[in-house]
Amino acid sequence: MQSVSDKLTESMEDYLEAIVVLTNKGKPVKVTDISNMLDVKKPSVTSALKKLSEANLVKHEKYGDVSFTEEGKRIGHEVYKRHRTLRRFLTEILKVDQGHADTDACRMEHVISKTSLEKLTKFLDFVLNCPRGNAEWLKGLDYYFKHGKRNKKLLKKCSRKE
Amino acid sequence: MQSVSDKLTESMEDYLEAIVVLTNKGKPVKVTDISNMLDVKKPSVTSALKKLSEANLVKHEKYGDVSFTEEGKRIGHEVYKRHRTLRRFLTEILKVDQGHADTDACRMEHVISKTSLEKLTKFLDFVLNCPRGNAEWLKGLDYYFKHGKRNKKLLKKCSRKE
DNA sequence: TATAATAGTTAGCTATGACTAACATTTTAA
DNA sequence: TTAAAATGTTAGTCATAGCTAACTATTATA
Repeated sequence: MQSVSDKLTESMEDYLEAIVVLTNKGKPVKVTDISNMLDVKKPSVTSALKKLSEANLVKHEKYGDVSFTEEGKRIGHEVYKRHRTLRRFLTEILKVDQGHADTDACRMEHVISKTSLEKLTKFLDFVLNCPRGNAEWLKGLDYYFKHGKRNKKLLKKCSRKE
Repeated sequence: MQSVSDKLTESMEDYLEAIVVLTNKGKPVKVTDISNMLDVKKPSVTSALKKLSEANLVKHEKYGDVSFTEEGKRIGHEVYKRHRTLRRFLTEILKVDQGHADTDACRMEHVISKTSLEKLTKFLDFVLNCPRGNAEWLKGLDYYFKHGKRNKKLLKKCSRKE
């Protein structure tokens, strides 16, 4: 099944994602808001909105507020979901700072395959929602990040099991 | 410290990386080889090589073979290293198939920050080179990937420890 | 309510990086 | 050794997506 979303450029995905985030704030979404969020000039926004309107992903009339069509909302949320998954991996597993995590997620969200993203999601489920066991393992990982070597105490515990 | 590499586009990085891989095969690198590897037409290669020559990253005379300058070699290997690290994470941790892993690594290698890549490298060190302990954890992860639920036997082992 | 400030648009420019068509060179083989 | 095949280049086109400058519309306020 082929949909509009398959043809979207990274740039267009960025615009949709920005509109999701701005919409979530509850106020009408303006060209200026998007311009600020994406750090591009206003004419770039106008031009992007024109394309997205033509693709039936957003509604935008001259000098008016910006809103989604159903399809646009769906795609926007999809992109944002990818962003959050990647950011979660970067911050909660790799302990990357918020700044880098957001920047990187923002760029990787456009290029990671569905396949890899599904695996990553499962990975996070496994590691972060584990009833028990993974907590211990995560501690070991954190120690390794902090000190550059393994925590011998944790290791002994592991080895005794075998 | 600012170097040429900081200004390279994704496209130029791709060309350098391709030249690394082709050079590793031991035969002279031709425009056609690069064209095939990157799946672009030959005029695109010629034009890219012109830019890379001007930036002093490759040596290429009309109708001649392609080779690196020292700087070009350094950057090319750096990009390729990023690729391998990402691919390793995708295949060995997430169990993504080779095809998707390579495609994704190829695209993510240009956008991941130094910071995140360093963390990812450490993460792989921790998980894959662990003298003991992580092997058990990886088994649990694999089980979860395969069956969509946790292996109770492994869980019990973990919980006993606490 | 007139006017200044803010917001948004249009037109036109730039760079990147692909492409095709046509041409030039090099290599292979008859 | 010369003609065909393979390889490589040049010139020119296209799409994306940013930008500035100049203009128009909206809004806020004096």
